[in-house]
Amino acid sequence: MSQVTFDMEPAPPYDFALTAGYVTHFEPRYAAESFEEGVYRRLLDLDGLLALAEVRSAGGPGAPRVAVTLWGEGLDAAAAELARAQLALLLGTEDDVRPFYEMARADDALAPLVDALYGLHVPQAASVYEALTLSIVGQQISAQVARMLRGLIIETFGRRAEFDGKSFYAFPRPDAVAAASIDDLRALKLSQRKAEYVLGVAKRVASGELDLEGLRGLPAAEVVERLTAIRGVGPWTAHWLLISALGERDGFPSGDLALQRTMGALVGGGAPMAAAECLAYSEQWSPHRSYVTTYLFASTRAGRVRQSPPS
DNA sequence: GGCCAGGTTCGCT
DNA sequence: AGCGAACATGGC
Repeated sequence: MSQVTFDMEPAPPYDFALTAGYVTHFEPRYAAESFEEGVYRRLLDLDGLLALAEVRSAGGPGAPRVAVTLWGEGLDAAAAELARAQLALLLGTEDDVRPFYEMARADDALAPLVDALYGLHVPQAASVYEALTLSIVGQQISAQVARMLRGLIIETFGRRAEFDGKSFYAFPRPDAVAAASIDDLRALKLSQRKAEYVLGVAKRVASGELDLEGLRGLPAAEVVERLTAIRGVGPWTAHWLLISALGERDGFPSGDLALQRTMGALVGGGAPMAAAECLAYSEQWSPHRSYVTTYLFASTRAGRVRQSPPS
């Protein structure tokens, strides 16, 4: 067992606990990662090499810094660089929130959110495939059910490693899922439809027919067009991927029920706001709508905005 | 027990 | 093109 340590310097302002908490949905464990007692942990797949990353806050408010410890067999400099790159995405360290704050300060609805969530960055998935699979699984169902399903998929198809007697799972590679059958996925409580979607994506990515990473850098409209051509991917999923995996700053999943409720609570007088109305209202937040979305979701995940139930 | 959840597709008009 | 049903499951 070898050990590698290094520091990362996130773009200020950066609140490590808030951002790591958002990643794990403010639960101690969520999907492939955990955030307990100030330590963010995730089993990374570094080109086939498994390494447990442990990340802690190590700086002050003015000069944010995080300390990373990597545990694994045969870790070398190249593996450490891969880990650094993955963690930069997962913890949003290179994300610059300042342009968003400049706009939000002057907005009556957003200013309180920024106060409450100051330093929250927009984290990115380690891969587009991971974000897509988790998004498909999470379609239409409650957050609770989504959490269970995501955990089952990761623990069934992800590679496992033990550290200190505890099990950690890497997010499954496409070929591991592609080797499964529809029935295998149905056994994980996915519906027939979702099993088909998840398996279809895994097979196409594993075969090289579908190049999800190649979407990086394309114009948002083209990304949406290519993603929605995939069976099982509609506008909500495409926009969510823009925000959560592709670094787009102006994504807005107006079809999201939770977003519609939060918008209603925030600027709509209480009742849920219709998708079209959400979209129209959001125009004034362009081109920072990925941040708005993240801050809205964070406020509800962390229970900071009171919502009225759907009427 | 019925209805709804961080949607999407499919089959009807 | 637009609308309703089906989908699996846990919680209220």
